[in-house]
Order: sequence, then structure tokens, then C-alpha cells
Amino acid sequence: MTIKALLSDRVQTAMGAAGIPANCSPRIAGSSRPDFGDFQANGAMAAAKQLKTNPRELAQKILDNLDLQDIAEKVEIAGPGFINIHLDNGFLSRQLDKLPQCSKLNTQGAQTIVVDYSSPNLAKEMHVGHLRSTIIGDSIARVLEYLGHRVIRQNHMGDWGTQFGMLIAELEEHLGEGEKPELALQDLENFYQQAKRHFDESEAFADKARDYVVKLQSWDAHCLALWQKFIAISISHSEEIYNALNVTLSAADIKPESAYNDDLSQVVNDLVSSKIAIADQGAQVVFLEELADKNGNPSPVIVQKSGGGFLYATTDLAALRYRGQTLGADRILYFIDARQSLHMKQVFTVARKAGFVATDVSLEHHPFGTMMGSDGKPFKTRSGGTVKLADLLSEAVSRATQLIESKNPDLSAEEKSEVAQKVGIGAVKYADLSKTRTNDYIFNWETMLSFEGNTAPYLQYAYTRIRSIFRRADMDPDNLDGNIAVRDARERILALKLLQFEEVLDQVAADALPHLLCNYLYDLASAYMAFYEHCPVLKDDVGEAVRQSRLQLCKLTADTLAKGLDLLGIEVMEKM
RNA sequence: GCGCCCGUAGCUCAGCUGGAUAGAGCAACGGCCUUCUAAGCCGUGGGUCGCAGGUUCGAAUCCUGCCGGGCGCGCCA
Repeated sequence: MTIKALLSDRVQTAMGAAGIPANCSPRIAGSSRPDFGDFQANGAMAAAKQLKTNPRELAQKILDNLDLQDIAEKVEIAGPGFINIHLDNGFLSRQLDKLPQCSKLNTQGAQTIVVDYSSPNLAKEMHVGHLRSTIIGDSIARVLEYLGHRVIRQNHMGDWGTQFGMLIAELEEHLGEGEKPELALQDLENFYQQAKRHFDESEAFADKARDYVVKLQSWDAHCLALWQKFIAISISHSEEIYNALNVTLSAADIKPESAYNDDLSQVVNDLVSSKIAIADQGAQVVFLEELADKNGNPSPVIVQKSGGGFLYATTDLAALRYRGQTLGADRILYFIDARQSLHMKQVFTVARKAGFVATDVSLEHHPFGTMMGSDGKPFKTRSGGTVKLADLLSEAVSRATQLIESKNPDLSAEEKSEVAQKVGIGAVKYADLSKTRTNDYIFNWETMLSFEGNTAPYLQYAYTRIRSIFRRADMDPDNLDGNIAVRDARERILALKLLQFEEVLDQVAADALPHLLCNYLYDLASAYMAFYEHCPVLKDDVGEAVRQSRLQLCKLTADTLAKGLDLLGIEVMEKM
């Protein structure tokens, strides 16, 4: 149980005893200033408004009934009716002693949660635009798993549709020249650009491409064979990226668009027979009154083209039905660009209407902002301005290599390489994960590859400092004696932070916002750095009891940092 | 035209289910390495929270309008 929940319970009880209706909440919040205590209960003022009584007097009534004897050192009323709670150091110490035994797993409330993320288009190489979905989704999947949920990852790769006809046609030409397809596909990006050029320049080529799409979608053996070669290379490329990024997606998580090909006509049939979709200008369209505009015009969703072809809405509906019915999801989370918001809303609404997912299944689109150029305008994709993900990652590692060489030249070559990998990749991921998911963000090499301040290396560095203490003391952190006793102001700040980890994770899981975890870990590391500078652990004149207590604080901090970073998909190391 | 998102320090961003004197990082300036890793710590300067109203004991936070920016709206994904 978190401190906040504990205080909330106690204050709620006191409010009840003071005759305040149960619909009034205690409203426990972190304190804004140290002299206002550690937590404050702001519920008295709202309750007083409802009861039309004096807020300070009501706060006093709550206080008279409030039992925090084992928890708080001081509780006082301030301002218009704040109840400020100063926690007792003994309480903090006891909570910390219990922390390692507290299991984060809540098996009783475990849900089946489908997480759709990454889902790159296999037509070309992964670029920076794929970064957010991949690492945000991966982090949330890790957090949900850690909290005890059954997580099913779904990599809804784009391996189907118009552009693949184009690619097959291009591959065909290369084969005509006696080239091995593997050779032609070594540079995916160039291959795609080439195909695109042919498609735009030659009418004959374009016709051939369109012809191949139809053939492919009716499982023509020759097209399928070429397509598979292409897909295999493309998937192995993305797996290299996932590997470099330390992302948990594996081949087993791939459920691409093509996997739903055979379901599409059935989806449309169901929609038509239930009269949800109607024919309009030759196409099958769902008109959603639920999403009508101000003038009452319903929002149209085309599920089948006038030529008979299917669209991505159709595929998404098939996927939604599969996830709800076959996978048995309680929650289905999508990590997709904010520009798809309307599309997602439409698909969810149609799926509900058609009964493709049960009403108690939570459908959640967790959008993220667009990447902008340094001029604040959208990063141009067409003008060749895209940065390949592979290039970004190798640049990050190479910058980290240079830095480690100057900072710590004594490390072995192996250690240097490990540090460069983890620091470089960690910096890139943290730069993205630490920003509010929903906002647009400005892509910038310098800030993304910075290793100072609020960055992943700062957190990794805090961890290595702790590990260094245990190495120097030649002690096993898992085998410490004595209890924690919080005394110093820096110990206190650190202790409070350590006890808030679980609360933060619950919030992250509920809102799918990894930046909350980043902010927390940065606060934790900062609290540790201050502690580290001001509270010596191994110095001679530190008494044995204090040393043991501080060692335990170090151990808990290291564990929390490592776990928290792991949930962000960022690795730690012994030295850096 | 309709809809979604965003405007907070020079820059990049937190804070938004209303709480007390709006916080970090970078950049600038000044201290701290014979003492557990200076990728660090301590300190200084820097703000009409886009603008104007409204609700409230209390508004960066909620409501309305405006200004500015981004994105999306029937056969691409």
C-alpha cells in the first residue's frame, strides 16, 4: 500500500467520524513546500463548501478524529483549511525496511492487455518517426507486465497493400537481370525509392504493380514468393533495430496486416448484413451518427472500395475483433501517431456497433505527438529529410564512445563498448520517453544525444556510483545487517522518494505515460546525488549503525533505479 | 467550413481530476575534486504561464471568446 493511499484511508475515516458525507474526498497531495509537511489533505475546504460551514473549523474536526499516531510526527492546520502532514522519521524507516518484501504483483486484479505498438511499414527502412510508438509502447508493456498483468504484444506490421505491388514489380525487374533478390534488397531504402520512381515515371510499370497487388491478395504463388523474400529481409532489418534499441518485441509478436487478409470480406459481410454499412457511390460505407459534426453530418468510414478492395479501417476492424474475441483482451492499447486519432475513434465506434468487441473491453488509443524540425515546422518526410533509425542509433553510440574515452580511459575495451552502447541508446530513448507523450516534439541531435542533466546517463551514473560503494566496501548489497534509520534531511528526501515508486507505476499503467516514470527516476537520482555528496557512507567517522542504514538506502536506490530504468527499456552497468 | 492537439524562463520541457511564493535541464555567471566515480554537488541571475473575460475563498490548471502554430476530415496506410 502506498503512503498516499494509507493517508487517504486514515483521513477518509476521520472525515466520516466528523460527520462529513462519504462523497467528499480527502484529496491527499504532495506538499508544495517543506514547511508545509510532506503531504497535505485538501479535502476539508471542498467539504466545507458543500456543507456550507467554516473550512478551518471543519479541518479541526477532521483533525480531532484523525489517527496518525504511528505515521505522523506533526499534523497541523494552515491557511484556509489545509491539513499539513509531517511524516515521522520512524515511520519512514519502518516502511523502507518493509519495502523489499512488498511484492509489486497484484495477481488478483490481473487483466489480459493487448498492446499494439511499433507496427512499422515494411516497405522501407525504419526511420525516426517509428521511434516513439516502439519505445513508448514497449515501456508500457513492461510496466503492465511488472504489475502482474498478462500482456500480449501485437506488432501490426504493414506488409500488405498497394505499395507492395510496386515492390514486387521492382523485384521482378532485378530478377530479370539475373540478380539475387537478397542482393537487391540489401539497401531497403534505396530499393523503395527506386520502385517509387519507376512507379511514378512508367505507366506500364504502374499497371504491373497494381496487377500484382490484386494477385498478391488472392495468394498468387509467384507474387507470394517474391513478397516473402522482401518481407523476410525487411523483418530482419526491424529485428536488428529492436535488438539495438533493447525492445522486447520478438518474431512471435508479429501479427501483420496480411494475417487478416482472409477475414476482411467477412468483416464487411457482417457490417452489411447488420445494416451498419451501406452502399454509397459503389463503396461500402459506415456512416457514424455518433461522430457527426455540428451540422449533423455523420462521419463516413469506408470499409470497402468501389472496386471491391479493402482499406486499413477494414484491417483494423478485423484485428480488433481478433483481439477482443480470440485473444480475450480486457484492455486493448494502441500506440499510434496522434494524426490517426479520428481514424481510431471511427474504428472503435464501428467495432462497438458491430459487437466485434464486448462492451466491457477498454479500447484505448494513446496518441503521441508529431516530430518537428528545429524550425518548429513538421519534419519533412518527402524531401529526403528523414533520419534513419539505424543512423541515429549508431551516431548515439559513437558519441558515447568518444565521451567514455575522455571520461574514463582506464576501462577495458569491453567495458567501454558496453558503456557506449547502453549510454548512447539510453540517452536516445530517455530523450523521447521523458517528454509528455501527447505533445509534438522537436527533433534535435544535440539534445537527444546529450549526456548531461536530466538524461539517461545521469540516472545510470547514479547507479554506478552506488555500485562503486559496494565494490569498494567489498560488500554484498543483498546481505546487509541492521535497520534503516532516517536522520539527515537528505536521507529523508531520499526515503520519501523511494516509497513513491509503486504509486508512480500505478499512474503510468493507468494513463500510459512513461514520462511520469522518467520524472520520478530523475527526482530519485537527484535525491540520491544530494545524499551522496552530503552523507558519507564508508568514511571512518561514520558509526556502524549509520553506515548500515545508509548502505541499505544505497541498495534500495540502486534497485529502484535499475528496475525503473528497466521498465523504460534502459540498461544499467557497473562502471562508467 | 468542421474537428483534434498545442502556446509556461533565451532554448528544450515539467507542473493541468483547482491549492499556499510556477519548477527542472541546457545556455550565462560564481564556488566545490589529497575525502565513497566532477557524466556530479552547492549557489546567483532570468517569468505579463499567448490575450481578454468568467466561475471560485483560491486559476498556469476549469468555462467562453479571440490571436498564433501543428495536424486531420469518402475510396493511401
